[in-house]
Amino acid sequence: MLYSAAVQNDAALRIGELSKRSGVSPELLRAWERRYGLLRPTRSAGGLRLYSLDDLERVREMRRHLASGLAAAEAAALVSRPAQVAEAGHGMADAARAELTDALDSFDEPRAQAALDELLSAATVDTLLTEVVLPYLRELGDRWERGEASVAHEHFASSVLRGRMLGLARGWGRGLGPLALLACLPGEQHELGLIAFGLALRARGWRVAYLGSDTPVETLTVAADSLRPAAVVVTAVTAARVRTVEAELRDLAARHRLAIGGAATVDGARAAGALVLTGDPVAAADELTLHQAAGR
Amino acid sequence: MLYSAAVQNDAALRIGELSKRSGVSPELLRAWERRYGLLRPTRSAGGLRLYSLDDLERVREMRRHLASGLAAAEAAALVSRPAQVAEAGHGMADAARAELTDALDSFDEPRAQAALDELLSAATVDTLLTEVVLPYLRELGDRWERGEASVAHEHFASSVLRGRMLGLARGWGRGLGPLALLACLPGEQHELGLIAFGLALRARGWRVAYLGSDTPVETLTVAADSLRPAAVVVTAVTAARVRTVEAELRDLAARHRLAIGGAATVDGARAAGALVLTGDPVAAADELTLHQAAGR
Amino acid sequence: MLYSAAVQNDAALRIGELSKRSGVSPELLRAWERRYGLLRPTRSAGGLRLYSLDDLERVREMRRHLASGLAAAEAAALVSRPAQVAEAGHGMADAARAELTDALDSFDEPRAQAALDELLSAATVDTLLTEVVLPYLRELGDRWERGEASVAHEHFASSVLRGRMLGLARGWGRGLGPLALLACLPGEQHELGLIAFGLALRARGWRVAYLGSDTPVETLTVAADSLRPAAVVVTAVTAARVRTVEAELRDLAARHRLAIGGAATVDGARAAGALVLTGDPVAAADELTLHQAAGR
DNA sequence: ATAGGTTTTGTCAAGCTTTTGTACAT
DNA sequence: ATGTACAAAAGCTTGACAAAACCTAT
Repeated sequence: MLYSAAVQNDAALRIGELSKRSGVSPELLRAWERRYGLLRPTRSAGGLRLYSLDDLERVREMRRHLASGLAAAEAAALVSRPAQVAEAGHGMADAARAELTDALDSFDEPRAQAALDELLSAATVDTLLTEVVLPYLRELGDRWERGEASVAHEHFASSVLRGRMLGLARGWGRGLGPLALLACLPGEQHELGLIAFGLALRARGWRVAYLGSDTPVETLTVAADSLRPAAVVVTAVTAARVRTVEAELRDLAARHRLAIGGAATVDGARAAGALVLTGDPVAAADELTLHQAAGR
Repeated sequence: MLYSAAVQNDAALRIGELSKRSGVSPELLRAWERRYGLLRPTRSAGGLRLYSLDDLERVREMRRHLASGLAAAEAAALVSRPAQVAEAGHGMADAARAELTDALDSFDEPRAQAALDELLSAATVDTLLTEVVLPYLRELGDRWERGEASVAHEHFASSVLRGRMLGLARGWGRGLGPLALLACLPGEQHELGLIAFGLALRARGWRVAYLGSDTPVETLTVAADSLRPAAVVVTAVTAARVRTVEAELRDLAARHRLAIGGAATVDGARAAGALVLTGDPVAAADELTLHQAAGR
Repeated sequence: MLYSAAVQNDAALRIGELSKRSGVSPELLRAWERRYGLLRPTRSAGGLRLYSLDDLERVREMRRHLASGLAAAEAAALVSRPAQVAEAGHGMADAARAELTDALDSFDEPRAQAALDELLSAATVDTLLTEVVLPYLRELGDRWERGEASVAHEHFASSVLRGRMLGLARGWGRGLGPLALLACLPGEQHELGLIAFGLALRARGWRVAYLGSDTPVETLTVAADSLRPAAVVVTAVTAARVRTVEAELRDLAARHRLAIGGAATVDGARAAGALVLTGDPVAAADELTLHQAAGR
């Protein structure tokens, strides 16, 4: 009794026996091992394959999958599948970004929207921005520099993302939090980063008033004097844009708390009396929020 | 809106299927359309008529009237025309525009959004555009010329409206209708009219791909060659913008159906071999739709 | 759904097997993919198409549409594309509610989610709540009283909506606004209204800490002492629930600003020294926000 | 109702690659 | 036992075709 039980559990079948019991030829068993890693038999001293009863069960499962119409590679993949439950955590962002990239590359707006929908029902706006949208924009910029993406792609992607982000922005002027007045400096057309920044601020309890791209500083000043925001934030991609209006910005900074984001050089901004926000839009929003929480 | 936007919702029947289900021959269906405007099917990208289930119901009603002894013209006149869907009272538009103006003038985004929300729950997108948004924009322009509105107001209002309209634009690339590729010419920043135009096209069954402001003609050409739209529509506020790129536009017009909207002079556009769309965005959408239905 | 994710879970069929199971020839399957994007199979390392069981379902749906008389292009456009709520002509909110009702009644969670997705891109959270979710809940209650809706329907709808609303609630504890501490009184299980209230507060700039259903007052007090919220809000559907813990609530009200929502009688709440919030969750949020803005 | 042209859509073919069971030589 | 080879089966892409269904205009 003890004996037979031990044999049952540890049974070491040679390939001929496994073949007989499973009805699969030895050659094919070896091929499946080599090609798909379906089995991992131990070896006898002489090098013979020794299989367990588990292995027999795996072979039978393989046959069932084959009989149901799956091809060998897919059948084997299903057998060897350990317990691949939710990898939802990290792979999701990558998968989503890939899907978004693919959709936007083929000018497929509905698919891009669907990918964003899917994401939004499982993640915060912050996560959406840091994990998907901002990395996508960086990647798009890189590809554009390498000549792998056309200007048309960039325009199309910008439009879709801008529309979506402005959709998320709805109502960002409401509430009890401190007010941030946002604008791009004159000549500046890239507003996606600024909108992302606004969304990140909103997620941190701010109210947002948004003036958009290419805003004259005078315009900005008028709005600031009227709204009395807790912070005025402008972006500029190049330092030159900041220098051109440095004097005006200094005036503005004298009357309101001013911050500058984007790639503008630190020096130019400092000269204008502004707080410099470094890093991506979400990091910048954290920075400004800290500053606000501390400085009042 | 002239007829129900539910077309996009419903199964899209071709004329043969509608004929089978209604028992009316395709020829007669076309005749009723031509003579009495009984139906206004959307069109597929290739020009085929696409009917909704509402349309089927309308044809059946027509047959009942005929069976009861009415002449065709009278029967058709009795069939409930979708055009007659009652819009909310007329005073509502004025009141809404006043509310919107007031809210935007005081930089109050939430109130502006609320006004738009309210409108949208009682009116079609077309009505929103023709009765409220476009008049508001004209009025804002006038006030700006008279010095009664600041640039800040204009920027703020633009941002809010653009965000809202792009929200409504979501999914406008989806569906069965002909595809329109939209872009602003180089140097052109005012995209609100173009977005409104896109929304109006969408309500008429088109699919829309949108490239946004300040689009180089070369970019546009790349996108057009890739997407093969039924129409490429560009806008330019000044004739100068058109002249600058006239040669390139002529090239584009040789390969795709090109239309120009905005305030561009007729001459410049004609010289470029483009169809000229006059009037406001909604009228222009009607015009292009007619042209599309006829011109193939 | 992002296809790539689904493939991981499902058996991976090659085109021949999909063809056998669906009765559609491989050539046609490829043509449908190319022409209408009906399927989006992953690829094996060698380039073979790998389909999921979802894909099989889509092909079957396609065939059903074809059998019903639709042409291929239209059939494909309908597959897995739920009604486009946002395009409904008049009364967007009504159409959306109808779609939501229909989806939830047929236990079709994906369709319900899609309807909510669509809405959220064209309306604020406030509008979603006041125009769609809350009316839907009232309607469901009515139908339940009339015996037209089963307990199963109510459970299903509740869990879908709760999940979605909690999704929207993500991150609502972060930021700069005043903090509201939310809980249902002991014995109270209906938390949907309270979550809606929290969302409305969030849209008004509050931070929210949420304790959920059936919270002992003592627990609540401990949390309040630790968090020092600007307001503590509890809900109870019946006045009896309030009376039972009236003494404890009076203690709590002595140390924190306390508000009571739901159908609790005004008297009971007043006796407990609490602010009474009347009306639906959104109105209640307005009320509390006004109170907060005034009272500091 | 017909004529003359276009769009749609299922099917097929040519030329090449991948997959997979089996066979064979070492 | 191992490694290589091989051939049938199944797939892939591109391009094209023809019948059916639709279009406009007369």
